[in-house]
Amino acid sequence: MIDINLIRNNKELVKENIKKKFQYEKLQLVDKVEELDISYRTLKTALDDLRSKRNKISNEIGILMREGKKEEGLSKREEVNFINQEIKNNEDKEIELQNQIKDIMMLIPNIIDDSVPIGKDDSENVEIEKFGEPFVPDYEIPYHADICEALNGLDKESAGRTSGNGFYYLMGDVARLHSAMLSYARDFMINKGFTYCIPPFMIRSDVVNGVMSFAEMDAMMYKIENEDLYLIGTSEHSMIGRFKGQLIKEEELPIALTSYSPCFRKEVGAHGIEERGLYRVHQFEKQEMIVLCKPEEAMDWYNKMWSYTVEFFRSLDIPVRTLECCSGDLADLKVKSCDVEAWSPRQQKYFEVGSCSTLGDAQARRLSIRAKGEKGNYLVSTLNNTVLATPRGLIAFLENNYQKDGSIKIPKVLQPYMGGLEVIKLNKD
RNA sequence: GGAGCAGUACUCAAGAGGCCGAAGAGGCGCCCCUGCUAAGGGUGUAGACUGGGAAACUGGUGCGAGAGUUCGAAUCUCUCCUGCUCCGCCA
Repeated sequence: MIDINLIRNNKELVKENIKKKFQYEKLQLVDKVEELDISYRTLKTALDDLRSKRNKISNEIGILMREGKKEEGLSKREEVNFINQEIKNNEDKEIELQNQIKDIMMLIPNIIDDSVPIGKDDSENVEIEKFGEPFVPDYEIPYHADICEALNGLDKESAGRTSGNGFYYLMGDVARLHSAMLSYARDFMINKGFTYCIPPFMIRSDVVNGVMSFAEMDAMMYKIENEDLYLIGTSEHSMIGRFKGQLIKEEELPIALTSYSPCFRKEVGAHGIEERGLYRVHQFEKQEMIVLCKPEEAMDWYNKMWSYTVEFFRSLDIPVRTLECCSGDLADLKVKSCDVEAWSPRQQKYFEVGSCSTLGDAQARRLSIRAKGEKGNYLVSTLNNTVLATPRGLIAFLENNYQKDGSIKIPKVLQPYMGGLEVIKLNKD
């Protein structure tokens, strides 16, 4: 959500930005919202005048009453009643205009950073940098679900019976590996100076509405029956929601938090749920990082944040690359975003394991998250990034640490979290 | 889940239908006094969101949220949320 002043003062910039995102159908919204804004302000001024008059006369009535001039006071009531009627007749219009403006403003995309490559859709995203050699061993890497099953580490069949498609039981060393990776990710971020946080896994509808549109909510969020509660799709929801409507002391910035949570997603439509694997599931777990900072520090943080994820995966011997979202693929709230993708030696391509975004002040404007500065209050910048989402991270790990004999090598950094285990061996009966 | 109490600006806090955008204090600015240490006194200032205006300034909204009563609500009524205390239940 951009500042409406930008439309008042620099409409062309807003339109140019929309063109860069190939959302030509939204160009007319800019003119429309400009018109609505003028109508709204005109009406507001008129209504405010009436309100002012009402307040003044009501006050006079008060004085008259106190002085005991009852008659005079009573006669003034009529006048106020008339004004009140007038206000009432237009109040709905005022609210409606306000809502219309807000609805349109929600649709107008955030101004993207100059550095964002121009492109229509995800096919035009740009690889920025590779980290580590995308290695293809001279032996076959099995499908990740097969690797897990060979290690007696996965039971999707039972999960299907208890919970349906898109759920899973992780078992034994594979389950332990999953937890170990998350614990390691947590400590990794703590060592980077982030504060560890376990947020609520359910949030109220007003918080949900603050962080996503109704359509998005419907496609993603599980609702608890008979409660005003939703299961979070990512801890970003509860982490950013935490600051909704808050005025933060400037000296508390930057706020850098790393949160753990399970994540629940309906995954309606889109790509659907995979039959066999763990790539797209209804339930996963994630170590996340979020930052709230001064606007001028946002780009520094952005670069730091994605590089932490790269460093994390590299420490587990997983080759990764960063892929920058082009203008057309960038969500409307975002200023700049990149995916961190892990190498799949089986498919011999990279696949998404995380996503780093700076939203500028758009999210803060929507949720009213401000800082109290010396020169006045301002909206903070918000950023978020995945440290590790797993089982997806687990897939990357298994494929890249798979050895010819079917065993899984555990890198040094992870061994303490695996009780010193150096390799997960195939247990053949 | 039940009972009682509460929610006022960055913080604490007064206010109990009109004179309340809301005393007072902390805070912040300036000045003074004092020297044995995070002290005292004076004085000024601000306070959230938003409309108009080049500005000076001037309107509106806003006292947990929403609705209502009233000419007029921080103040009265209803619903909800949150916190505290007690009871119940339970990892």
